[in-house]
Amino acid sequence: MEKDNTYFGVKEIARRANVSIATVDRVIHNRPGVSEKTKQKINGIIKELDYQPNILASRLASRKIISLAVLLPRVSEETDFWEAPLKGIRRAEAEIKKYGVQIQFYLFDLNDKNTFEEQIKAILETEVHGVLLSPSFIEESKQFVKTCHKLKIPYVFFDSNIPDQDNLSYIGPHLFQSGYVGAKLLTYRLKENHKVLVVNISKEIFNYNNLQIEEGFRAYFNDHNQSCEVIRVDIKDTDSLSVAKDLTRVLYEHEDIEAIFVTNSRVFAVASFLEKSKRTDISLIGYDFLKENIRFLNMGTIDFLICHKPEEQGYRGLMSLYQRLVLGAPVEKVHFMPIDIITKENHAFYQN
Amino acid sequence: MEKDNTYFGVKEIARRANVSIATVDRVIHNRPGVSEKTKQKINGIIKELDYQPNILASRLASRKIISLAVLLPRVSEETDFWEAPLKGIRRAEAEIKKYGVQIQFYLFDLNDKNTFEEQIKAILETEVHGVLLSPSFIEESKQFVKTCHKLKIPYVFFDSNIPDQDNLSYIGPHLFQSGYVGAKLLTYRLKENHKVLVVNISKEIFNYNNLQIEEGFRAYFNDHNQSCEVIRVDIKDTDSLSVAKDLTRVLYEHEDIEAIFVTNSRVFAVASFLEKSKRTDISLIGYDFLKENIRFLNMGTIDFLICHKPEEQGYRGLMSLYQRLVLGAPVEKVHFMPIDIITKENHAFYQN
DNA sequence: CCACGTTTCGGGTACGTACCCGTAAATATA
DNA sequence: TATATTTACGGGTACGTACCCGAAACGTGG
Repeated sequence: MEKDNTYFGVKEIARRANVSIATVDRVIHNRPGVSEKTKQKINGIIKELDYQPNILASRLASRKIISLAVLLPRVSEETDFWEAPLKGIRRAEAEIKKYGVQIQFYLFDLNDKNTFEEQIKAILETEVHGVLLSPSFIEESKQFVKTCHKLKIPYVFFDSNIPDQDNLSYIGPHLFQSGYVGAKLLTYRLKENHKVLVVNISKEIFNYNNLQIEEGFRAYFNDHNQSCEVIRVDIKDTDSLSVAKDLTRVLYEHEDIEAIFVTNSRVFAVASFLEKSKRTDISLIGYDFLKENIRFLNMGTIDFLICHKPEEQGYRGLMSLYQRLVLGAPVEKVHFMPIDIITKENHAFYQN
Repeated sequence: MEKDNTYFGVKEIARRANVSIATVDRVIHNRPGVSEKTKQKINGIIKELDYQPNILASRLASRKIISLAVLLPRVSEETDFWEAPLKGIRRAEAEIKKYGVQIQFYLFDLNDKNTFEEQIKAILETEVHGVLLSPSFIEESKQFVKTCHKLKIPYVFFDSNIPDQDNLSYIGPHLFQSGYVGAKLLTYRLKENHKVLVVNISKEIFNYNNLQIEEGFRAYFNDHNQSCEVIRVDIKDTDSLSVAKDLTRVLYEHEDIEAIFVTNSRVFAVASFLEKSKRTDISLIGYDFLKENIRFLNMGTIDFLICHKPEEQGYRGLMSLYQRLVLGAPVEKVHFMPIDIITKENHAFYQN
């Protein structure tokens, strides 16, 4: 069976315009050296034929490589969360490498703002065509993307967002709604009057992610005017000892707490505490598909995990740059990830 | 920036083997006309260099088109479930069309076995290189794939499986586990002693899917030795009147039923009944992201929907044939879909 | 009108692979 | 031994696009 030859390429365009292929090529790529008249003519024919370039041939013939920078937190001992986006990015890399795309990784330490700035400097010293970044440090990120914008380098945010930064796209969760889902799950089996605890474990005092989530969480109670009390506690030191200490105090002050909602992936620390202090009567919900979290999910200490497909975030983030830079295709400005609910029973089939 | 030329192609292989490109090509494609000795030599070099063919160039140069058949139920008035796989398949089609792949659709009526057999005959009359099918009618499907196997045409099952049929792959849910998850959700907020109802709405009396799901559902109660009673009812007529009639009877006989589990996407029929008869105290769980189901989810009549990414099933199903036939890459024998939990709060972000 | 620069364009080769066609050598047949 | 047939291989062109290089056409100032 033969390919259908209903396909019109540059050759056909050239024939119809009475010019050479080279001239058509110049028009397509907006290169100089074509009179206004013939340019008009050729563009007309292109539109008429709805010409779609053959990416295969295009990438094959092109000698250029496209160089992308990826800026994300290093996988730390504390949490293996960032393995997932990395994996997704590597998957995308493998897929598009043969199209002449090259990835450079720039890893920083979430506990050290300086490393973030260093990596930014390193990126700007090289010749990049696009950047994928997790804007963990807000002010520094803003500065950085402003520079990129001036240099006309497209950049994509993922995992968390900063609004109104002229980014090509944001790939990540709708944080508010995610907190909302958390509240629904938490209250699903509670009695009418209940007391719940929101735990925020994070070095950064002001954290856009956590705040957004908590807002959604509280909104649920408002919308369903449940007569309940939402306590909250900030734990700034992420080690398990500090967590245990702070929780002990809170649970002493409020002995009738029935459920705990942790606004990020550090729910395992809370689970560990509940386990040790034999408080398995308390419902527990938190975030992310970490090995430790799954362990406590299996044990029943954690009831639900919410997850936003971190691997796919990485994959899609890179792919959107590829789409823009290689295929020249338009890219969605915002791509919200699903708000996945993980239980003991379905985690085995979860696609992170 | 230039492409790195660390890439070894047929040219390099030919040079090292002291043969022409044509001969290397013959070896790669297992075409005759090469002595055993040179074949060995060339294969050695290929392995040594870990040669990866350039798909771009390969597809560009190839004149052949690859023709795939897709056999699935027609989208009916009763349920729009099959829109999703179709959409996924179309997405895959758009993606791989430019590589010279062509799709032919063969639609049958789920209520009419004859249409299934007709479509099978139609497929076998054409020249196909691969088949993607939902094996809704088990015996007929078995016959069909036996023929395909003889003709060395690879075939992929999706949505539901038939074990041990030499299929290239199965893409779909782990049904047992899916029922297990359903049970967990259903009992999550129930008291200790409870009575639940399993509803099986289906024209086919023997239905592999539903049975597998119910098995998983019951297994959960066994594993957690909950003191509960599981009633079950088969409803063979799928129209809403029959459903209402049968349910009325069952709920009259067992007036203390607290929760209902529907083993397929027809949960909206049950929801509609509960709504009309003002029995919104009963928890309800069912399957699939249908418009009707989402409506009742929003109203609160349905508590949870379980879903197995039908669109992605279609997409992946087609892509696995593409992987095998065009890229010559190995394909996973079984690819279980995630068991997604959908609520009123997260459905807006669900990716079907 | 000529010399020279600029604008505008076409020829042609390359990318890596597929595959047609032709041919020399090896083998079989008479 | 002469001829037919098969086997084993190489040359070369095509796929659709990118881009180098050179050349014709045009314009400008002297």
